[in-house]
Amino acid sequence: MNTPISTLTIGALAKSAGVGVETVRYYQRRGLLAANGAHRGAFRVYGMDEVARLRFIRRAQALGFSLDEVSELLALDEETDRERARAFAQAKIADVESRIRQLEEMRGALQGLVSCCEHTEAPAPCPILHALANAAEPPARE
Amino acid sequence: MNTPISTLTIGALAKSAGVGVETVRYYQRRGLLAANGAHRGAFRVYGMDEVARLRFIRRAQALGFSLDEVSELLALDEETDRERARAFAQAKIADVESRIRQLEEMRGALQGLVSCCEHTEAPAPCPILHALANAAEPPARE
DNA sequence: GTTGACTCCGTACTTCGGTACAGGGTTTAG
DNA sequence: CTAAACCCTGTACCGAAGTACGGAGTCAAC
Repeated sequence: MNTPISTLTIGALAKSAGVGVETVRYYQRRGLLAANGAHRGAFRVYGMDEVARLRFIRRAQALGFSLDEVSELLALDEETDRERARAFAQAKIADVESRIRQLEEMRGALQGLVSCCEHTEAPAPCPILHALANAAEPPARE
Repeated sequence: MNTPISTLTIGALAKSAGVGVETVRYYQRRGLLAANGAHRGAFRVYGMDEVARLRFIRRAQALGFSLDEVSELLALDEETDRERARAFAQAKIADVESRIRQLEEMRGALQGLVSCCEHTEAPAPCPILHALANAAEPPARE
């Protein structure tokens, strides 16, 4: 009766968020999760607060935040940092949108090559390879 | 009169495609560019064919192809590999589109959080941080 | 004939987010 | 009591696409 309900070993914690044990340890090394806390015998045990924190990390990652950014998000206070959290999210939206635009440019260029290829008669050199080999401009540096 | 026009040193070759010398050497190590060829004295020199090849590499990269994929593209023949080149480009389009969709999902989720934040009255805990801390489901594994 | 810019070769380091051991110790179910 | 399953610490490695650096050689101009 002195095993308080819901204290987990590292393996159970990891499973609760769908990650591997090594990932949890990695987050501890990075300071995203506390490395020392309650122990039961020789093993570290984790409570529901740490389950929540780990899930927070994974959700923020799924939204496109890097682990460094997740650190910053974790340091924000729900009560007093609303402005900052919103600015953070808006900056990430801008970031995601610029990546989308870049990919859309690639898609457009690729589609142009493919449709050109489809409209060229058979006994001609491949327009795709030809375009790659002989485009107008050298791609800008960077 | 025996310095044939347009044979370049590695530095000039690199500049002609807007990359660094180390990058050219890296492509040589990867087998994208030939490591041995004409020399003038102790230094390797490069011709227009190699300028074209280097630019081909950069352009294919800009379209989203990895260097491994660029190797495969370089191995294709303009005359006989039209089908393969087109299939390659179409596969890359699918790939780019799936990345776009993933980013659009992120953007949608972020926008939802931000607009929720904008519609909440001031003296309340931050809905963004709150959502990260208390979402419905743990994100699926993988 | 010397200075400065360039080249050669080899190796090591970078970022990012983990993953994979190795070589122990501990716990717990049967 | 023993064996499986789990945990601990520490270190090394992965892929991708380069970047950095050391130490030496060489080339071109003045």
